[in-house]
Amino acid sequence: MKISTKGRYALRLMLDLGMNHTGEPVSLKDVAKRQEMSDKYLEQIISVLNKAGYVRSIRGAGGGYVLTKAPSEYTVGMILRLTEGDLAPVSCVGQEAIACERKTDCVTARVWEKINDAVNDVVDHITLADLMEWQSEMNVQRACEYAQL
Amino acid sequence: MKISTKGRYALRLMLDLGMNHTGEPVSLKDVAKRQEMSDKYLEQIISVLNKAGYVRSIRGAGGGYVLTKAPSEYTVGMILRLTEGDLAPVSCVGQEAIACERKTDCVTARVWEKINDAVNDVVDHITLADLMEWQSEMNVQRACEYAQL
DNA sequence: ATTAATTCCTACTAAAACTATATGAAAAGA
DNA sequence: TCTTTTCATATAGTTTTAGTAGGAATTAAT
Repeated sequence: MKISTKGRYALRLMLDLGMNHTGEPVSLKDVAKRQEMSDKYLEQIISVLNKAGYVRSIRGAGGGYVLTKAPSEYTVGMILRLTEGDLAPVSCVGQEAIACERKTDCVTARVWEKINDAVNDVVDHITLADLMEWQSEMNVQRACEYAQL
Repeated sequence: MKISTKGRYALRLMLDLGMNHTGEPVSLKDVAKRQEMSDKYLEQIISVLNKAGYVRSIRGAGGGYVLTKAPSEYTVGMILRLTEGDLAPVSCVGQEAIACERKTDCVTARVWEKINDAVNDVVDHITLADLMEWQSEMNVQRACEYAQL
């Protein structure tokens, strides 16, 4: 019942792009350094986000990536579903559901449906803008703590 | 983000024990046949439930298993957490949380916390008695459909 | 007593998923 | 031309999943 590094890194990657947006493209190398993640692995992950149009890439020296939309237009659910696939707890429910012949008689399926709905409800109501705001608040708080030393 | 067969089978196993409760112990062979699951694999799964005191075993010919409590006293969460482990979407949140040095600054952790809460809220408010009731209703419905042929 | 049916216990294994590394081509700025 | 970056694909080590296998211990029935 775990979300893999792919989805977790994708979220932190998008958050990093949002927080470090200056007009200039942000290189994966910098993201990897800040976030302590493998840059080569990040390449694979952002490739998916790029193909989906969530980011725009600028090649060559001084290149990198930028978000294509306003942070408020990305939900956490969009990002996770793209990188993780369906967030359903079993393969017979959700958007990418695989048919199961037992399905019509299976009462445990109702449990999985409810879990699926609950998870999606959470991730579809948090946007990248929310994460950025939380991050900013936290940065301010950290700065205050530091100043009071 | 999937629940494994271990947790899914455990739930169907407990449901089967509940539905086929007659006073006589229910053998795993019968459960396996009804539920179309490997009986050898079921042995491993019920071993966990047995050690936790969720079922009582009767050894020898004519033996099997019986539930130790009323179905309403088992939540789906109890059964899943026992067999799956913590249902948290990442290892740094939940009851079995592993420490993460980044945790205090990590805003994505808030997302994982919310998912964790949402999932637990669902599974902790569904009991085995609920599943049994749903199953009974469904059985009646199936019988009606059959009779109308 | 013997046999058959059951739980109990441990070890093993094939396949899949996860978590990256590695290599190098293509593009673009300096 | 050289360096920095993205882009594409192949490879690989580790862990997890989903069982299988074999046999010991217990009990009921014959």
